[in-house]
Amino acid sequence: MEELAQVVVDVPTMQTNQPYTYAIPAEFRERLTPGMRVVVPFGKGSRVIQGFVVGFINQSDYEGELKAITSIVDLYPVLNDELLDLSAWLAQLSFAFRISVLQTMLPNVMRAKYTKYVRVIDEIDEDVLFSIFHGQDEIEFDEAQMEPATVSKLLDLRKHNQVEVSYQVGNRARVKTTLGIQPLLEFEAYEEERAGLTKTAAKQSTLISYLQTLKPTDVIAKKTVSEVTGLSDAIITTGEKKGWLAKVPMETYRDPMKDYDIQATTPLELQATQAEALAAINAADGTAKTFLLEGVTGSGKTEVYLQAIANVLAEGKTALMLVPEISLTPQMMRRVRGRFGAAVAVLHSGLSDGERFDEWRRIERGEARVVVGARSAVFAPLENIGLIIMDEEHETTYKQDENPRYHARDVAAWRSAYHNAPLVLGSATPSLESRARAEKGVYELLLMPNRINNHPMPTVQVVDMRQEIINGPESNFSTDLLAAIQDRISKGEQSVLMLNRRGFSSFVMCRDCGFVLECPNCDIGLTLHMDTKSMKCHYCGHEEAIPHQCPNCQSNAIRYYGTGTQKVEQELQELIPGAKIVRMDADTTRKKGAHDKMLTAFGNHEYDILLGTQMIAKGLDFPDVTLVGVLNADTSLGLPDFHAAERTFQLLTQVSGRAGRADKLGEVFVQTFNPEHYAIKLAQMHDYERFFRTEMQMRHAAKYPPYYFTIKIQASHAEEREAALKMSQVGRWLKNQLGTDAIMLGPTPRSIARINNRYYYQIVLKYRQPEELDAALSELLERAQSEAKHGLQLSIDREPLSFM
DNA sequence: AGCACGCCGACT
DNA sequence: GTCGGCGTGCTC
Repeated sequence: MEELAQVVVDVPTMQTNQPYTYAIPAEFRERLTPGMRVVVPFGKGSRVIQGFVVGFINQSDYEGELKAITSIVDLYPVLNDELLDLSAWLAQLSFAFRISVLQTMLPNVMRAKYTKYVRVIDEIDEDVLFSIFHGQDEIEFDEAQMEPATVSKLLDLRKHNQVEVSYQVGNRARVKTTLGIQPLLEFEAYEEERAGLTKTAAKQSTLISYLQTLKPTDVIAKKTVSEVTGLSDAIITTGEKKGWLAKVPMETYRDPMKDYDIQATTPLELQATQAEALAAINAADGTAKTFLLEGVTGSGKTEVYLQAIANVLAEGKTALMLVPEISLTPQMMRRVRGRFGAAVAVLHSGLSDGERFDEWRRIERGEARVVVGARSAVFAPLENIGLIIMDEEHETTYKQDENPRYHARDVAAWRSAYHNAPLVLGSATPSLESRARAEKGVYELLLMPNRINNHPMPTVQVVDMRQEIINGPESNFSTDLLAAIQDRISKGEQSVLMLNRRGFSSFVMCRDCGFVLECPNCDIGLTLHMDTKSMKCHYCGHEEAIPHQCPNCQSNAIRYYGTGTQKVEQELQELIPGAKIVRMDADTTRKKGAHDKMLTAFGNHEYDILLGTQMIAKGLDFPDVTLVGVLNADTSLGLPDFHAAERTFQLLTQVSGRAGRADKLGEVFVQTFNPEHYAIKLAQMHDYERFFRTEMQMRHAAKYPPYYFTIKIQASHAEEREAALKMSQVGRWLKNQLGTDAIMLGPTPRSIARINNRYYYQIVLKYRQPEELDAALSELLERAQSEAKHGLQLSIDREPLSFM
């Protein structure tokens, strides 16, 4: 009886979304284990592709002849049993292909790169040999790069068996090496060498002494040797020539924090509520219990996390700490690194592919035992996890909005159950789902209602912008806010101003005829970008010149409308001429490190005012900021989405937390056209509990989560008719599958119906029995497969965060 | 995804 | 008659 490998192949389609059985050549049998990547022949031409071994079986019921694995890519499995199991579960949960999930779990560089080659195997025309092959017998076959005529000539040659096409699976993962040196002689042998030196050869003697301190197996980086001994490269090279040492390549890690100045930190003393929370978490050690740590901004959640991590590390376990991308600031990383040193690995989007790969390897080898990272870090290959923390658990960035559409919270819960490790969800403004679960006793609620040292919460003023408009000229700044900013400048204190830009942008509109400049591909207004002096589409990247004349009525009264950070900065500069303003938005922070630089400069009082978008709302901590202004609280309130109130409340609460964290009292101004809205009023009163109850009633009445599950089904096609037609078919079919308590909304065209010349239609389902629906939805995806050939794309999004 | 098989229109 | 269009189905 022969063992066979089950391989998930790198072909992301519905029909290939299953393991294929391959024979294992005898020479691989000892080495191959599940979780390794392999190269296998697949399909008619037996082109080679990458696959993941997910298991072994003894017998296959496949009728045809089994092919054999071509080669093994990895020396050690890149995915352990846990992650393999997780991938199967997650693929099903998120309606994604298993291969997509497996790829998502690994650093980018481990994704296979395929190259196609054509090789001459018969006599061919000399002209062709020169013009296409440049005299070589094999060239890369890149159809996208080649002339169409060349491609068809090559296909023709292949048909006549004059050339053959082959495929190669490339591995982009590169291990970085530096030069190291290794001693080659024994202590006595070195003494003899020393005796043979002339009296003037002091440096060589130093080198010998150094080499004598090493063990024969030691490999020391050449750089280190130079630093320790003060010897130059020339001497080391002499040592090599004389046979004292060997230069060997040493594997090194690209350290994303190498430029950081890390100061060791020690545990801080805890307040009573912090100590209670920590005790509860520590007591849950070894059980898959979920906590909701609801602590106001400034209550010291991070310190609780760090001490809880220290506790599991002391038991020889590992810890995973998830934070939103935006909180992965250098300050935060310094704090964690300062506490746990080299045991910490960080994973975030700012890393280069190489750095990410190296951090991943440090985790995989067990060298890093604490992982801090954004969403995808939830797949970190840690063994023996003792604790999982998810900070700011309500953050929307934990949900991936492309395939596989998973929520990191679900993955964290799965891993918590697998490892019998507690999961701590932390937030000042928990998501309704989580808070509701705590209410039902599914999660244990830990409350930290007080700020450290009982700093009072800042006072929040709600400014009614409707009155402002009546009383004066249109402006982004109310009289009160402006006065407050000026007051701070005169006192040498700092202000943070936030422009809420969710679903909002500045666009060009004709004052005479109302014409709005739109993207030719996407049906949405183009956004004005002053830095490039152009109009850009936020969806497809289309760019064109700023119009000076209305294309519709030729009027010159075409100008921009709405508010961008640049425009606000300009206005503020005019209103307060001497103010030093630093603007932080997606444009100014695009460059690597720009973010950190600006914040550091602001922290050093180089500026009076920090003006920015949502990104400034999270986790920044400046002691001299005593004023926070939210310029337009409404833009997130007006979204056509049931999350609107929740998002607004979260944002206002979070940004309020930026004011007055030290001994100085903070003040917050919220400008709004909806001063009576409960999300704004309750944020003003720092009353999460009442917001939770109010919002729960709204959700209950409207049959939305957490009372109902939601699913968004989206279809897109280049032809609007096709997309609409298909979706109504889907709608009719689904109706028959749904139980009586399920509600179907749509199909409707998406609010931005056309993106990149594709038309989008969607159906939203609200339902209570997930089991029944899941089967129907899986079937739907399978049925949609045949339509995919006709240009129809269908996607299913469980618990979508946007319904737009 | 990529390849082969297969069944209908315009040509060496 | 056949060469080749791309619609359909399969890949261990």
